[in-house]
Amino acid sequence: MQPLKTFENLPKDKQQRITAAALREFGEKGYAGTSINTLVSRLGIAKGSIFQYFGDKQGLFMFVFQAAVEMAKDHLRTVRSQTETAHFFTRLEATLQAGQQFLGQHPILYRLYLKVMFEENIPFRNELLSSLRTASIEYLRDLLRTARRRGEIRSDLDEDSLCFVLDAVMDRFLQSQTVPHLDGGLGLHGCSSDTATQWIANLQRLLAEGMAPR
Amino acid sequence: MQPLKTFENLPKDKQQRITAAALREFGEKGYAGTSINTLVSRLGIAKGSIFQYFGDKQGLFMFVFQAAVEMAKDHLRTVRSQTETAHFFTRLEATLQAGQQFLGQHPILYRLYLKVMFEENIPFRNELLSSLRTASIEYLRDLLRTARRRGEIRSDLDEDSLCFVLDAVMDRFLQSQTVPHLDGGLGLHGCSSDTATQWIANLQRLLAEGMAPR
Amino acid sequence: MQPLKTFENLPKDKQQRITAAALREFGEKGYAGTSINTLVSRLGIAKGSIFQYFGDKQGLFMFVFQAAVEMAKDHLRTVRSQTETAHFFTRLEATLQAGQQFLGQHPILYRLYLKVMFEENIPFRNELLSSLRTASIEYLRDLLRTARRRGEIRSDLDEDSLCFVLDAVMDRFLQSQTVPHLDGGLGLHGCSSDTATQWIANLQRLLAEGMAPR
Amino acid sequence: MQPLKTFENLPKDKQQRITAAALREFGEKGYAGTSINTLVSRLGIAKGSIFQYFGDKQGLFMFVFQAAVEMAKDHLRTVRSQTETAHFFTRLEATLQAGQQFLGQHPILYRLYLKVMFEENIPFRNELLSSLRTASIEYLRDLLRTARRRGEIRSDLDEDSLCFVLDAVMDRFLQSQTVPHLDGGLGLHGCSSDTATQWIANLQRLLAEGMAPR
DNA sequence: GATGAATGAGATTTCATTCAT
DNA sequence: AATGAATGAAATCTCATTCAT
Repeated sequence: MQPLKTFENLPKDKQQRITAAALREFGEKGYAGTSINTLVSRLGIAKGSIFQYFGDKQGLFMFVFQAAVEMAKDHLRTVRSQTETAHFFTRLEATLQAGQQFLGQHPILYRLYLKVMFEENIPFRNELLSSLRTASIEYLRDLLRTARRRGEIRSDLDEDSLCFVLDAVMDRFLQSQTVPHLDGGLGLHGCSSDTATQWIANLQRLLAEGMAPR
Repeated sequence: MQPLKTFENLPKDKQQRITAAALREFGEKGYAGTSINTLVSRLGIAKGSIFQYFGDKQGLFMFVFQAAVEMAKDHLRTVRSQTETAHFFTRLEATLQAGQQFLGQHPILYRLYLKVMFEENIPFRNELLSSLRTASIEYLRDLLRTARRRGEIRSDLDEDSLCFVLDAVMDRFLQSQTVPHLDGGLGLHGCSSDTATQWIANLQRLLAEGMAPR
Repeated sequence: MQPLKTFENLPKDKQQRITAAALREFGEKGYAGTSINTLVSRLGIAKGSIFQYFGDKQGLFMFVFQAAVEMAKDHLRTVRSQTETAHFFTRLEATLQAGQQFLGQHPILYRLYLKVMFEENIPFRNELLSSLRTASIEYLRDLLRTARRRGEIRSDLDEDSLCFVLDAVMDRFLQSQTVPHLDGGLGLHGCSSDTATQWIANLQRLLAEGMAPR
Repeated sequence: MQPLKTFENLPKDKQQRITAAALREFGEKGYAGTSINTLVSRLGIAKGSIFQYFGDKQGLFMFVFQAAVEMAKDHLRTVRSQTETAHFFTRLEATLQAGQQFLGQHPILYRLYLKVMFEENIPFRNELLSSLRTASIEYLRDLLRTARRRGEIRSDLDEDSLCFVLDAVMDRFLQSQTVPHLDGGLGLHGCSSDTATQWIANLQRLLAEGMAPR
């Protein structure tokens, strides 16, 4: 997971060029589909250098994934602290908005996450996923507990179930931005910011009020 | 999408051995990760035979995927007709129960579906996914419309949004059975039938009544 | 070189369909490039049958080539006997005309000959070529001797050289009909009958009178 | 048509070993008949290296052929400039002599040319042939025009026909050195330098004076 | 006699990794 | 530290040939 010292001694901009290019390759092609040959020829650096920096393909991947996870965690931390005093449903909305904006800026990150999620034979796959999903679930659980404490949501529903449904809907909404076919043909894939805002409002109301007639 | 006549002329049990083995390989390793070499040596047949049956790797994959889709469609058809007169929330419950049971019997099918969903460079990927997701969405939409007509659910909520949330929650529930880490650490991955039933009831109540205090 | 009895027992039209298809394949793709798989699927007969008829690929090829040689020899015999009393240069002209017409009717035959000529690793290649080229050279040599006896051509030129030049020019003229790039960009490849006739007259005059000023 | 930089960076003698071996293989076996497996095991280098040098089989072939064409063009250029002031028939003679000598030194080159000429499915075949045959025809046409201007040959014969006959006879003479059976059984295949000189004189006299009695 | 499924050697090509310079 | 040529295992695919039915 740690690059060798040789990588850290590189000038910062070269480090970033390499990280960014590797992130793009892994995010687009997956772990097995990524070719070090292609990567280095795009970067215009020597093949041997990659191995000097990261030991092997696996080392490169772990470094890149960890870097991506850190970016996502930073993002969540920011959202949480910025909405700390708001009402639960407002926070949900803000979270989705921020997620959508984040993916717009770093579309590759979510693809990389999906690749890891659904590709076996990735070294330390379970460990990598745990480190990311734990952060996501803990974020939601914190939101829910706070909301319960404040009486913003019902207290007679199982917390685990609430967490599960929230995670499912939010994750799927974000997937819809990134993966075709997952929006159920509703035009969410790559949709405009306005359309997304409209949908977020719909989802929030539905989660709040339920489907049964009152 | 059609196997060559060669394959259809084989004895039925040999056809099934081959289909099952290929399904397992593709489901576990994905399209790119599956090696025909490995497959044939597991099957104990000659390398050339697979190519005589299906033309190329892509032909084999298409055949296997289409076969899987047909099984899933059959499953949905059965559930729909068996629950036609029941109340909407009962039908939802039955659908999830049946889905969970189906995946228990064919654990590889869902993995294959997820592989196709999140792997690029699969031949005719979009066509394959469309044919499956269309069936799934149409099933849900039919359930929703019938329920609305019968007054079993609110009519003041956007139908598209309802459909989206249902699809997200149900799909994620099924993914939890198959993919580790997607259950939010709740123990849904490979859980017992009883646990699943309990969870289905939780989800249903949450969808029906919403999260806000009444 | 002989097909097995099983082939000879076939109905004549089936024999001809097979011979014609094999001739086309070998003529277009050469020996190595011809695939028995492709051949039988075009013919719509069982793969095993070819091997029952001819033993192996080599046997099929030998049979097809010999059949082609016989057609060419028949052709030459006819031309010779039909022009027996004519003047040498008239016979030359008639030979070229007849050759051009023959290739127009059986364009594959010449391609097959060229394939054999320039492809190594053809079984019994030398023997096959000898049997054909001997016929061609003997035909020309007979024409030359007769012409000399009748005083129609100079007797102070080496007969071998005459034969060589005649063979070269006539063969190249026929090649020009069949192979692009060999007409020196003069438009002889697949040219009309009239154009060919005009060229034949030019060639004959040049061969008769030479290039030096008189 | 260009080898990758990888190849150009090799030591010159290694480059030449590879080029020579590939030239021999393609010249003997043709494009389809040449196996990279065989080639590399003869060269004693790794299979992957060839693909690192030339990208694919086609790239290797194009490089080898272009190299051969350049050698032939150099040869023609030299002959033309060395005989510029000589009489037409002397130049013809010199051309044939030089051609025969050139083939003696590089017997594979002509085989490669014939392979390309008579084998379909060679990548960029037409382009390769054009580049070579254009050079050859233009050389002859230049000889003819110069000779006409100087009054060394008749001016009442069609220039195209002259060119065609010259090309045919010269090409066939060179083929005779290389391909058995094309010398009409006259012993030109691999003949001694003296025999060739004798034949060249015969051909020249025949072309000059024609076959008809004077 | 006809059929066509089975076979496996061998073809081209890719790619992570090593190592001498 | 950087380079990039060398490597060879493994991938997909083709095809002549055999043989049980």
